[in-house]
Amino acid sequence: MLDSLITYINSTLTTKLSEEDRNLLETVFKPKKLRKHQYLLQEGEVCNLAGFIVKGALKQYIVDKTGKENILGLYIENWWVGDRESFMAGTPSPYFIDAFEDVDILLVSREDFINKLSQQPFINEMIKVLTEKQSFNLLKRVQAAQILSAEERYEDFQKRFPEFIQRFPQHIIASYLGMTKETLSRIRAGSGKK
Amino acid sequence: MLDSLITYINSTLTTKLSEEDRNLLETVFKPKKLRKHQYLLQEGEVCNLAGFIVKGALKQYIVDKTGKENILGLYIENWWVGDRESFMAGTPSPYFIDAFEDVDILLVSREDFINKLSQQPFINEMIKVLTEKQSFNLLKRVQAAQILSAEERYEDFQKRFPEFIQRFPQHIIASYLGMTKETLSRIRAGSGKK
DNA sequence: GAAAAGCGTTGATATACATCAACGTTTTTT
DNA sequence: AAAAAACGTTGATGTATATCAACGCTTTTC
Repeated sequence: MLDSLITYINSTLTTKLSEEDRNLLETVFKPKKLRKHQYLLQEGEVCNLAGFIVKGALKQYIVDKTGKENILGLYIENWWVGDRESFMAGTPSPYFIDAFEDVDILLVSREDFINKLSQQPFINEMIKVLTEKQSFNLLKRVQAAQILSAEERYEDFQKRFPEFIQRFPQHIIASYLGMTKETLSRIRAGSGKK
Repeated sequence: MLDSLITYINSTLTTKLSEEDRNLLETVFKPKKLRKHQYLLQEGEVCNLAGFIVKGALKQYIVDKTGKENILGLYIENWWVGDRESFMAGTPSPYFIDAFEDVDILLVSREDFINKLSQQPFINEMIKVLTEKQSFNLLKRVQAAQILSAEERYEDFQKRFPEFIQRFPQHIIASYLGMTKETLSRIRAGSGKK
């Protein structure tokens, strides 16, 4: 299981991980399985774990007053998952995160992260790359929400994340894109004509 | 002028800047003045400069097919400004950035950044703090766009960035919040009643 | 293998917000 | 000091998308 994490981290680095680095990772990351529908994090909890997904898919969402799930993040193999802000600051999270399929995941606790990883240069390099990428993606989403129509947002999403289209059901993608499932259904029906 | 940058960087660090660090900053950051309406970056250009705002305000926006400006970022004293993605990757930027008021700014070129700053631990620590904060804010904006009404977005903005309300005219804030100036005007007229 | 849950579709109706247009006030430019 | 530009407001109208409801198909659950 650790292999895919090692491969991932190496892909973000200019110098490959050493033997010691890999051993450190082994002591710190605990493999876990989540069953479909199982929570990784619930609203109000502090996020004490960060996870690297080896297999499976998760969704992150917020529940509004009316009880509706609003999907804010979708995660699959080779992505990190967790509420970074809550994890870093120790504040309660407003999000739910749950397994959308059965999941194999490697988890680090906050303690281990702070005591054993946060001083490692290789981890900081990885985090830097990761956070930057995440920032760019978020800015694109803000932009998309502001200037694109529902249809354009879907087309953009299709282009940028084709594997997600097959992986997640339509109503989940619709919510992620900030529209209803009915609207997405009509968009797909209509733009099939092209 | 450099003082405010030094104060800012110190505020992000666990250890204060050394004499040498400060000297390095002095050699690398060039003070500049921008007049109101002057561009810092135009669509299609590569962003070769990153700036720390000492005084004044700038806006970042994208122009859509109809020629409308869509505000994506507002920046004032003690903020960094530039297109990070373009600056880092050397790719053309889709954004305009211009001075909204006369501006005093400290600029670093990409070359100097890479050659002289990017190896400095203090810079990387600062960038880490900065990028993280930015990520959290962007996620909140995505969230706001997805689950809040126009009125709620404005109230949230008022709470989180009160100084921006006085600083920028209403139609700019409206655009930043993803609504028209007319809608914001009506919200303000209506919710004055509370 | 029956029941239930999850998923996608389609139609009718509702609504938040955009668009268009006109006007008055204030600020900036020359 | 006059002219122009920027800004905010208000009203009338338009529209993209949400909401509500019903239905059929597939998958999961017990």
